[in-house]
Amino acid sequence: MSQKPQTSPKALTEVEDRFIAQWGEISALWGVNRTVGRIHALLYLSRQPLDMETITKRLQISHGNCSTSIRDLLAWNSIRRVHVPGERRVLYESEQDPWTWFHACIRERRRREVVPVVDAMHEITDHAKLSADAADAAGSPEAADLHDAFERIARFAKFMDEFQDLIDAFLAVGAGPLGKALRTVAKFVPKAR
Amino acid sequence: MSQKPQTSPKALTEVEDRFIAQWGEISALWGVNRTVGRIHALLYLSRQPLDMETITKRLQISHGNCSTSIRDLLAWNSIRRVHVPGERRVLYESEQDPWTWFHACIRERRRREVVPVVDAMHEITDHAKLSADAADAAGSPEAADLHDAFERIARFAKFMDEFQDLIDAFLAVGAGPLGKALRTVAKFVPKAR
DNA sequence: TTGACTTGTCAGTCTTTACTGACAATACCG
DNA sequence: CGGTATTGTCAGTAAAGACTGACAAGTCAA
Repeated sequence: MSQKPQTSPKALTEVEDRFIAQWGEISALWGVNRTVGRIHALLYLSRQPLDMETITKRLQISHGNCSTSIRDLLAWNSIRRVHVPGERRVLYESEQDPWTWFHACIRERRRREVVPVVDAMHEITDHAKLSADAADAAGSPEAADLHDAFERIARFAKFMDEFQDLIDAFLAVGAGPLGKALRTVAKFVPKAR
Repeated sequence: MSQKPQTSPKALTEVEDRFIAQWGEISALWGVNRTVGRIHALLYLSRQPLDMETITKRLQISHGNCSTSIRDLLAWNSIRRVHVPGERRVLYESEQDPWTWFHACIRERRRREVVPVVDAMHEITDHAKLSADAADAAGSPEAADLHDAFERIARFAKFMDEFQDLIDAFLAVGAGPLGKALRTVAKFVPKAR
């Protein structure tokens, strides 16, 4: 009387697919590879950690692609390795709280992208200042233009500094209770426009 | 006694180039075309509005590319058209306050990317709920899994709602005095880690 | 209007990025 | 250890995205 089990429950797969596809699009939009986002979505939805073979079959991707994408997700602290004793395969699971995940992403972006840019802007500002002063000393006709360029560059460097402060403040409140309280406050800020 | 004017002042060009290149990289990092960023940087640095020919020559790009990129910048409200009476050419100028520019960018991203995603997430959540309830009614074995998937999807949809609230709060304080005050506060928030 | 100049469009091409699959390296079992 | 299951790497290829340049469309002075 035993029946062949359904290989893929239709309704569940359909629901999951929609979410996975949507998350893939969001990721692509924000400069993250689409496949990376899809794997993350799959792991977020999964009740238990998954191994690579399951992921490649479910998302129809090569294992090479999967391996690389998982390395990315690990580097972004979006997923964790799970070792099961007596099991050769490595399993992966996702953080289950979206805000915790989001904070990890922001922290990583800060480290990789914001800090280097802030540093570069300071260097460029210093260089602009030196050039402008040198032109002054030499009585060069482009001295005025150089000072003007310095002003604008310095203004942008200041903006980047303040931007970093804003991110730092966001990371400081964290995904915990304080952060939660502030997000609740945000909901009641009167909207512009 | 008149001397041939220097076609390109060395020091000024060098200073500008560094800034333009850096801004191009930042843009690329955040999902904006590199050329679009470079044009924006050039206009930000310029003391007066520039026409397309000046831009194409300065940045060594085709006018087709320039035309398309300028359309993008206009759509992002990052630059403005300037019409000079008795002049056929159209000139372009950039907003000069970085925070005002940044707010405009965020407002545009919200409209284009955040709102559609929030809407999609609500749809997907509703669909997951319907599927789960239908499975219940039919006594389907996948009912439990469907309810679990619904939970996780709903959790992410809530996160997106709160994320949008956060952006709205940011836009509400604006680039004006209130925003400036809050950014000053941000500087003194004790850092995490 | 015409004609000269400027800007917009888009097919074709070039460049960059993503993906596959064969092979290498690693981990784990007995 | 040796054998095998699994994961990592990377050269080659496929797909996506950016850029050019020829042509079309628009604009303005006369």
